[in-house]
Amino acid sequence: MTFKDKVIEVVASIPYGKVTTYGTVALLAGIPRGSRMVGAILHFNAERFDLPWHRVVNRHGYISTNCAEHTRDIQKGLLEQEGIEVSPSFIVHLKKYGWFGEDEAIKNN
DNA sequence: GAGCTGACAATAG
DNA sequence: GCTATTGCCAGCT
Repeated sequence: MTFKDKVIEVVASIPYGKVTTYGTVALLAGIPRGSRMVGAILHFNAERFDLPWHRVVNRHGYISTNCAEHTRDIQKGLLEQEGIEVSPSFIVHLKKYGWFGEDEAIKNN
């Protein structure tokens, strides 16, 4: 079980209509400061494992994505389809939609 | 096989 | 409170 696999499980455990941060995913994956890799792992494994990468934003609730294949516009659209309100500035209200692993993600031991 | 890069976050000043 | 530096490790060259 590598950090990559944990990240995949955590991201896959994000409830519908909720969003989380890279720091939270990294923390649940066992690396409190491995937030950088979360994005990288998602970038390479999101489509491969069919992960809801769009539910992951930075700690400001802002869509950090700058990839040509995964633009903020795409993520914003996906979030809106989840029923999540996204500000015109691509900001998500973590106060309302923020998820910090209150459920299965803690089953990591 | 070794080094560099990378969807960020936390700590220190 | 804000700016600057360090840290994490998988994936790519």
